[in-house]
Amino acid sequence: MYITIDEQDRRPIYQQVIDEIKTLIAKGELGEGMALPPVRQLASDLGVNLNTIAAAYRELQNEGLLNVKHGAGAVVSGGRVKERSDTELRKPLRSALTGLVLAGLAHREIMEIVVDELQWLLNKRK
Amino acid sequence: MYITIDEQDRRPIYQQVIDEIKTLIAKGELGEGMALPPVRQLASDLGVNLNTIAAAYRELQNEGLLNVKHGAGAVVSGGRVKERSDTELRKPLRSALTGLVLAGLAHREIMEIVVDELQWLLNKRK
Amino acid sequence: MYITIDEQDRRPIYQQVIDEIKTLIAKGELGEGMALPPVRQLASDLGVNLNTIAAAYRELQNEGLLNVKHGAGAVVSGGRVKERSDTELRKPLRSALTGLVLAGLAHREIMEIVVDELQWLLNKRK
Amino acid sequence: MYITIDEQDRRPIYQQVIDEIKTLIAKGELGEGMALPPVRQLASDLGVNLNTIAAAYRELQNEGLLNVKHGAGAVVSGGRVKERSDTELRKPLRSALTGLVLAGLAHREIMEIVVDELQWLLNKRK
DNA sequence: GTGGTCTAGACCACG
DNA sequence: GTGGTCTAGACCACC
Repeated sequence: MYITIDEQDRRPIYQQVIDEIKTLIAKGELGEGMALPPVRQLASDLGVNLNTIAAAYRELQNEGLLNVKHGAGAVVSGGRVKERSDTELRKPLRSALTGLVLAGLAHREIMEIVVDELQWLLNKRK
Repeated sequence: MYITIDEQDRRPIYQQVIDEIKTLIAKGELGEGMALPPVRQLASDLGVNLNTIAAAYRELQNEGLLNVKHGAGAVVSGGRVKERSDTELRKPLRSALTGLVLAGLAHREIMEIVVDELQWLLNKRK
Repeated sequence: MYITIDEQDRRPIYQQVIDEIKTLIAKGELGEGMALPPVRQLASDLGVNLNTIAAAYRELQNEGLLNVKHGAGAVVSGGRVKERSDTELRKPLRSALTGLVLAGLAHREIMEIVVDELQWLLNKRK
Repeated sequence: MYITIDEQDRRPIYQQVIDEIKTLIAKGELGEGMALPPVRQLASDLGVNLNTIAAAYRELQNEGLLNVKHGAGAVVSGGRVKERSDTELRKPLRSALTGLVLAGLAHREIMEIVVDELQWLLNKRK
């Protein structure tokens, strides 16, 4: 499992870890039932505090993506993901698109980027 | 100018205000040279502290979207927006798309939502 | 007398006006006894509030650079300039030089800029 | 780390702190990777409010000089500093030199002061 | 009347 | 223990 942390990124580290793992799951690189690295190992690999990784795993469990068992490590859950409202799903998308518009990109360019990212996310799935 | 704050949203209030104003600018509802409401007025409208709004305006000024003059209010800037790297622009988009994928939406459904949001952002723009 | 205001400049307008007039005096383009434009005229030329220019003239008078008389306009003073401590004079210089160092300029490049600016200020003097 | 605040200085406190820290970085006394004092400690040392120092750190982070991590303190960044235009760099220098000229200093005296300050800034740098 | 700065103090998020 | 956010309220600087 390959995860990186960006020092320049303004988001907290644990959030970066969450997003990276989510992306891996979405891509299918982390499939149902697969085990994640132990908290201590991932923490030392990334050079961050142990609690930081633990917090990330905890949040992912809350969202229904992971199954964390005492002493048994964390595995990717196959169950239902926590439901999100339409608004909750659209808000970050709208923010991202707003950023692209304000950067001066044309409609066509934006669509190309979206298609590109979506391909990248989905082409290995299933 | 119509802005709302979502108590449930985990992002800080000033960040929500920033994003809402950015969207208004992207949509063209806030055009170049238009004045924003005074800090104190927007603060009281939203029921938050004046400093919270001031922080939002300051950040928008830093990004080059607003021109805030000391005793003369804030107006939408026509100048250049702070450059962002390709990565900085794509990261939030990837996050948003990941959320949609994990929610179980199919490729076509996701594209429909994206097109929908993009239309909404761009259809009032000259 | 040619003065410009920079909308992007973070400094308040009246401060920009003060600095521009000071530079004109330092260069000798505004010599002792010469009259400055009336407050109203300069204000309308620059498209700013009348009080803004009045505040600038007032400050310049406080520093001993101008002689403002009711109804008689403002003329460049020949008297002694308000004394400034060594620290007061060096502090802005140190700040400016710090900016150049942090921008990554080498010692030689910085000296070239200083000499350049100083030439520009002094070559018309006396 | 030694910082002082000048009550007489008309600049806001947080700006003074910013400039002092910038000078320390330029001098190399605060080298890449070194930790700054916690917000609360520096605030109490200087006898000012915690928010005032936080504002200074935030601005230094925006300029790319600091790397402030939420629960992990602030360290001097090794990354790229925010680019400034030639004009932005020269304007404060011109202001400072104008002040020296108006104080009645001769060309040679001014150059001596500049060389003196520049030496002081650079002699500890690698 | 506008925004800017600062304080005191509280509570939260992060590592 | 670290920084982040927010509030209430005061006073100042600017236009």
